[in-house]
Amino acid sequence: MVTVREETRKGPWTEQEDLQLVCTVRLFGERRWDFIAKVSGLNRTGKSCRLRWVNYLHPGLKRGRMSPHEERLILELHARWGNRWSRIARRLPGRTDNEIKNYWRTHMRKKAQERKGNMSLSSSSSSSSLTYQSCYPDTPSIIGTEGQELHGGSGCITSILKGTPPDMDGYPMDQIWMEIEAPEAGFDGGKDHACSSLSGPPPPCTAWDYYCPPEACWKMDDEIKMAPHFGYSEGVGPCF
DNA sequence: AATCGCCTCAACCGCTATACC
DNA sequence: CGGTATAGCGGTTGAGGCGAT
Repeated sequence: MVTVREETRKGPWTEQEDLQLVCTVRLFGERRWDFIAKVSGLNRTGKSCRLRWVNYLHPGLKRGRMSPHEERLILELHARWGNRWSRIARRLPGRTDNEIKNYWRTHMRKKAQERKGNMSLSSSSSSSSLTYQSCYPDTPSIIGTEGQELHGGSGCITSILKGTPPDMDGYPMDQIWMEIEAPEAGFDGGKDHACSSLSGPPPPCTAWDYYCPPEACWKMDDEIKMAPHFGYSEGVGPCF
């Protein structure tokens, strides 16, 4: 009878939602998104939470225009791997697959098409890679070196953020998991408790200002070994 | 000043891969 | 080994912003 069963929220995220999500992720780490969605008090799906985190709230995200270097890198990597956006993204610290995907769609494809139009002759095989490669004939073989080169690219928010590095991998949260497994055990509403401090005085800036993301986060790669550190270990952060 | 069209980007959807039981 | 749950990926869509007319 009571079946309150609120509908899952969709659409743009509010700042408050961001904060709730950030706090919850800080607590539990970047996994069990369904669970995070539940305990955060957000009426979102785990999938949605993950996406929001990965594409917008994740520490270390660069924002703003792609540098020429990144642009070339995208071209190069796309030529090599095709639409493997996530894979390409791993080569571009601070950039998300979604961002790269969008960027490609808007900028590069257009360029490629323009180029294609110009040189409508020749190249009957219309593999996209062929086309955009020709946009940057001078593209050096950068694959393999970008790991270092892109590090600390200008504009990385890491330069202005301070805080506790999030955990990406070995995350000793078992205990907390056990504690939290009892849903109503106090966290219901990360919004009301865990993040209570946020509802009072104005937050520092945006949700991600709570983070100090090591750029190492973005070195997770098939080939590049991830730095074997960063965990929540000490100090969970300003939310608590 | 108002309208239109284009561009950008955040977010959703569906599918696949992987992990876990 | 099979089934289920969870995470991740790539494609697509739609709202909002911005410049051109």
